[in-house]
Amino acid sequence: MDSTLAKGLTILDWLARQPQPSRVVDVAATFGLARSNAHRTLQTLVHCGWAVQDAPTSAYRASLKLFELGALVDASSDLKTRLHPVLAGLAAACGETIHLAVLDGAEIVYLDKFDSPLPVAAYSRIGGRAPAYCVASGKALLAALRHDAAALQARLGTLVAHTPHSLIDLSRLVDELERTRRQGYAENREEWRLGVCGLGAPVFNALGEPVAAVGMSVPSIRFSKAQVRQFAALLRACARDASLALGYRSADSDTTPKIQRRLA
Amino acid sequence: MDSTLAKGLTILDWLARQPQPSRVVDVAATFGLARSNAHRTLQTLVHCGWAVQDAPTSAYRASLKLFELGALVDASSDLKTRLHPVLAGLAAACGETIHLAVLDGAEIVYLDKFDSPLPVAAYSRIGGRAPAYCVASGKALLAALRHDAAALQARLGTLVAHTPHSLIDLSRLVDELERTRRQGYAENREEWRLGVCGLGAPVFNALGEPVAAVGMSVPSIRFSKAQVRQFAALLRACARDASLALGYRSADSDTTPKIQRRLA
DNA sequence: GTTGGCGGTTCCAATTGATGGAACTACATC
DNA sequence: GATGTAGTTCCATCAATTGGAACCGCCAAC
Repeated sequence: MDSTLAKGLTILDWLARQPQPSRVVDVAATFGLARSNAHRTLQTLVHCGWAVQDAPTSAYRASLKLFELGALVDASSDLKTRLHPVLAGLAAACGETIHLAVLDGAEIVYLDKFDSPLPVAAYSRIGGRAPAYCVASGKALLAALRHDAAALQARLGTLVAHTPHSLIDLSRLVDELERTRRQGYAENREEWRLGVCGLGAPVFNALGEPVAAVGMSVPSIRFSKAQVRQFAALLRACARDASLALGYRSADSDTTPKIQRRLA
Repeated sequence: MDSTLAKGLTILDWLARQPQPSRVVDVAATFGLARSNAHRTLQTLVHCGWAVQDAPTSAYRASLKLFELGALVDASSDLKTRLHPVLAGLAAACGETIHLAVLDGAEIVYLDKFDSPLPVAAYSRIGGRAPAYCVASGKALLAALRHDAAALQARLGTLVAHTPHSLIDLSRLVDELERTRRQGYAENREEWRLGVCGLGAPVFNALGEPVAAVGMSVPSIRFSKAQVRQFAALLRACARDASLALGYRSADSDTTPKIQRRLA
């Protein structure tokens, strides 16, 4: 491990998350570094274009380079632009908050979002993250991956409860994912944020790989049995359209990917 | 300068720009490093979550962390979402390619974009960059900053010609920016890409600071005097609406910011 | 006007930690 | 099975990071 590099990356990460420009002493205090060390690290970040320094206050903040590279890395930016109109349709049809998410390790990352005109307790952000096993889009993706218990354990590590409703027992999660596969969509009943429920369905590419999920965030007060049934139908239709937009071809309306059905 | 950090950041930057996952030898060859060095650096990036390694091929690529932080850093993400509908109106009205740009040092960064249904030689990308003095949105922002010649020189450094039409003489650029201020919008006549012209107008926040620019890219064949007049009117109206959306209040339709007019 | 404190920056000697060559392993090709 | 390519591990060398100390500029209090 290049510890100097690790230190610099950690500081850059922290810097990017600060709402205000940060000063040398802030960095030194936060990471227990000598002022000279913090100073040199920040100067290196500036010199390489990853941070900028306010001339008058000499405070530092992350530069737009992160934004630039982020847009590039977003190999899924293609995904995003292609699926944007499809999601817009769902957002208009159901009036709830809709988002597009991909899996990154044990977490999902929100790529795109349509805010509901109705007030939602939920609050997600493009680029934001959530534990995959606690949200519907994450569970939809995990289910589509068809991991066995060991692989699931390896991917997720220890399951921690974020609300009293979080699933923290691996075998119960495995059962839940099995049910998710059967019904074609995942549910989240206040497992991540109290008062916020959700539905999620996987989107497959032309190779039949699950590459993203469409998610819907719904306040628990609007999450009745009848509503869920109606929303789930809309959501599955949207996910199917999204898969079609990516070149996925299916003979029927089943959301199980072609190659996996072939193998089954 | 922490050279280890600089090396790691350079590799990360390069990695993010590779369309394909990269291997240890690629990195070693590109940067003239020992394989063991490249390997350790990549491992550090992975360990800190900035890169991911494909298990089967053991190739590396940048992770979504860049996307996540990029979305955060995008202090202008707020800008983007608030101005998106305003720009959409302009895009619909004129049918040309529209974008939203901010200044980052000597360059502009594209935050948002609406592609024209008509074919354009121009090709820009969200997150992409261009020299500020070569494009209309950049010149609109530079003009709004009201730099004197020395400050302009300091910001831009040496002016290089990207086409035969690029402005590479500082005093001519100063004159051009003065004219831009007077007419309320900037023009680009194939100064960045041959065959591509453009118009740009600044957007001001509630404090009267120029925070972004609305740009329009137009193939030179559609850039007649009459068209420019018409487009410029639409563009200025859009920029004015955008400034209003950010809380900027002006008594008239002048695009000069309030506090600057007070000082004048 | 002077003093004291804070914080950014510079400098440098001590030593930690990066470096790259060599060896080992894995895998594919001939 | 031999050969070549590439990923990974190991380790002695020494270049580079480290942090204390000093310097400087700024601001507030006295």
